Amino acid sequence: MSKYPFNEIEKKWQKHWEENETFKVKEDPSFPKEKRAYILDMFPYPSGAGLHVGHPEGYTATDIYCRYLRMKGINVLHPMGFDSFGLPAENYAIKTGTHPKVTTEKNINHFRKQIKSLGFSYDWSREVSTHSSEYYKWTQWIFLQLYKKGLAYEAETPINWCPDCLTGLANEEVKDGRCDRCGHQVERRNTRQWILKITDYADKLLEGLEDLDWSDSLKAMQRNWIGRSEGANVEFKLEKTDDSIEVYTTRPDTLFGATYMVLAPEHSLVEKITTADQKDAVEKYIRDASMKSDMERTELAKDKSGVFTGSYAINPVNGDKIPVWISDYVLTTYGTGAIMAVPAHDQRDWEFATKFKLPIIEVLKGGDITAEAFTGDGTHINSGFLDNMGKEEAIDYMINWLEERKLGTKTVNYKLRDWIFARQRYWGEPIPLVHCPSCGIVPVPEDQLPIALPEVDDFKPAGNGESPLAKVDEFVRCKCPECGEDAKRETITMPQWAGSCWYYLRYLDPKNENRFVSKEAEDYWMPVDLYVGGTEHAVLHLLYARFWHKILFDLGLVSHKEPFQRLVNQGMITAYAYQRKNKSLVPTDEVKEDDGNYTEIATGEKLEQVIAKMSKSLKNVENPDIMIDQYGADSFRMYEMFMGPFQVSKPWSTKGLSGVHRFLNRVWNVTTREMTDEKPPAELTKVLHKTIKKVSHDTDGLEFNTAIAQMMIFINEVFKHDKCYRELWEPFTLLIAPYAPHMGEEMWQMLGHSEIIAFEDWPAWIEELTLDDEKEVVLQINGKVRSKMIIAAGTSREELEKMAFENEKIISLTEGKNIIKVICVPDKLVNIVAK
RNA sequence: GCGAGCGUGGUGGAAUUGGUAGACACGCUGGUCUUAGGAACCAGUGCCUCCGGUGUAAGGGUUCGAGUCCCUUCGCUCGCACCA
Repeated sequence: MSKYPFNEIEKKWQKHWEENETFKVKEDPSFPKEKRAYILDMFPYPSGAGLHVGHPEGYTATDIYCRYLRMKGINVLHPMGFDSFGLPAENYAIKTGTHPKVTTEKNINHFRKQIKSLGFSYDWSREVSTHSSEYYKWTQWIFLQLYKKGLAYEAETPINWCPDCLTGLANEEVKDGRCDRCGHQVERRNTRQWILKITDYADKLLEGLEDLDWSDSLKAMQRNWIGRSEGANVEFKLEKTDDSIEVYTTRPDTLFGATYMVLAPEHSLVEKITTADQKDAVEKYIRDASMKSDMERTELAKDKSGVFTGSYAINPVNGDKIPVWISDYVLTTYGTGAIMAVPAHDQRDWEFATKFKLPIIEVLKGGDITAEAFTGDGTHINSGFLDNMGKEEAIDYMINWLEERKLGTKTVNYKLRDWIFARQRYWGEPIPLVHCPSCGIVPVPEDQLPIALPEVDDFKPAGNGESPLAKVDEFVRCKCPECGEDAKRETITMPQWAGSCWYYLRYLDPKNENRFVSKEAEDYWMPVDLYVGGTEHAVLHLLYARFWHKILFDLGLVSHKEPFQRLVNQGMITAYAYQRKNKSLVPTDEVKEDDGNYTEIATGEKLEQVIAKMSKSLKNVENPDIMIDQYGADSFRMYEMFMGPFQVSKPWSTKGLSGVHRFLNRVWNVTTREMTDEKPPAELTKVLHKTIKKVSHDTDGLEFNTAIAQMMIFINEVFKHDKCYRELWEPFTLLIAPYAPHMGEEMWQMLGHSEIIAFEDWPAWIEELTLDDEKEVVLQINGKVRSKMIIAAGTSREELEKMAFENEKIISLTEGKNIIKVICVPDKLVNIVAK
């Protein structure tokens, strides 16, 4: 068999597409709204490591889908660009002295070349990079709009600080108390920040999710992150002073069970209310707490700690005197930083009360409060006017009661915090503001944008919480745009997420020098019809971008409330790893495989094959370049789609890749056969029409794996014949073209066409031709298959039943039995219920 | 702990509304061709004691019929995590 010359073919067509700008797209008004589609990939951060196999997975899926849509007559916008600000390039600069711009652009060129080698149909004329000043001019411009709307503020607050990246982090960037980027333990640190008021948009971000075509799990993650809860703020007067403590609770109905209060150690009233004899203990506790990292606080979660302040508060519903404690299980950042403790009905309070021997009063029946807190619904007891009410009723009643007496108010709280929008680093967009001694903070006039990053030699962060820009005198020194006096430029830069908050809008009109995007282009394409990317951005990028978009919408700058109408997460590509008995993993190159058994070379220990994330340390990272070189881009693309369902994570197997490669070789092999215009055999025509139907349906639904399986079935059938029937081969070539575009073009040309295949019409199937004339019907007795028979399709129920009882096997097995019931499903089965 | 999802051959995975479990592919076995094959082609391949039985994590339920629906349990993955 001839090996197909993928290398030659792929180069040829990539060159053709590039030279002819085949996939350049215009805002052609002759396409009505429903014949336009904006298909977007999450653009990559151009790391020095280059593309890994995960990138092409999403990109291939969208490419297939775009090519399919074009063949269906849709005007498709499919751009690509680079998220090119970020710490790795800057860290590299600190180490080597190479300017991040140099490394970044070198990496971009490498990425672009790699992406192009896969034959994707991007409109490269729209490429954007977030680090270019033409781009970040508009990032800064949008920031100014936010600032002017009062959505950005400066603050000196304790934030998550990564001691390795030497910068502050947003809450979203901290995972398990560690920096999401480098894995270092995060510290608390007071630093000057710029912060965006994302909390102002909490409700809009929540409501907006409703109508989006996103997975439930992703929506759940966002809802979870926003963390809206309804409850009440309640005021507790202190016994001895005029001060009062305000608490937030979602269970005002349990107020009669509140037996003590707890303040966060950082609460502003702590100092004031601490009595003389408790002073030493309280101060020591606060000191200890402040020295603990967030991580340590969480790790000690099970073991509650705390100190009594010496003061008492008055429970507003029954006048009881209750002690006020401090404990780090109460967070200063949530609610009011203080709680009323109801140990009978809150597990944390229960643990605390048990440890410190505080009273536990049951106010809802239904649990055993001597064993644990009862948080379910039940009937109120010991609760005065709430007695005999259920949970919901009592909550409403209590809120009314409190509001009437001005003791509390219905309140909504969010877990979502404002967005720390600041990096104390060099390689990011400078924030376009000026600090003037007399005018305060003054925005840079829009006509002075962009505020360009100055050239520097020293990229090292000051480490004192200011960015390296603070050391650049000619950058910092400026005149106040308002009064003209000496002023200082803001030196904090924007976080990496800034550029990706709006890149999908810049693609629409990337060269526009007067506006971030023209009204016409925005109106022509938005919203994004399909956005594909990894789950790792579920709350970060996707929440931030939605936030910015909603602001732009409120400013009348974009036409839709939500940017990404439909969003699909690709599954992660994992890899096999090898595990010892003690669950530790062995790098792939230290493992010997023998007939499905795996042993560790060094020790001879038997290993179990497991699935793990690809990682450098396990040496199981796959390099797409090598695969493409060896098998071709078409094989590589197709294998990534064939591995399994698009949205599900699945392990990479190079053996599987060779299977797909074998398939493409077989396809090629058919083209080398005698081409004929003869009528093909009926059974082949049938397979073709079934294939068109299945491939159309599955491509439409992003079910690429089953579409490919069907094409394999088709080829397996065709392979049994000696000839290549044009009548079959033309439609099949059209079907495979989105999947293996280079081969598709080449085969189309071989069929004698002078136009390229990319914009040909997608083939249609004839329903009648997909139907089988004969069906195999199963004969069951009591649900068990006993026999089968071939019948003409569409045979009636009566006929079917009659035929079943003529079947020898059925006759012998039903002999002497009572036939209770017969179920006939035409073209499928006959089930006889007999006793 | 809370939220979401998933458990199907040796492996990746297929299975419209509940209707023949295991499509397609890898691997394996046998064969053809070949100087050779880690190429290609053809055939076979869930398991068992192979007549027949059995089988979709385990147990139970609904149904004529359950991988699919319901309940319980176990296991795995992801996200959040003292959020009051």
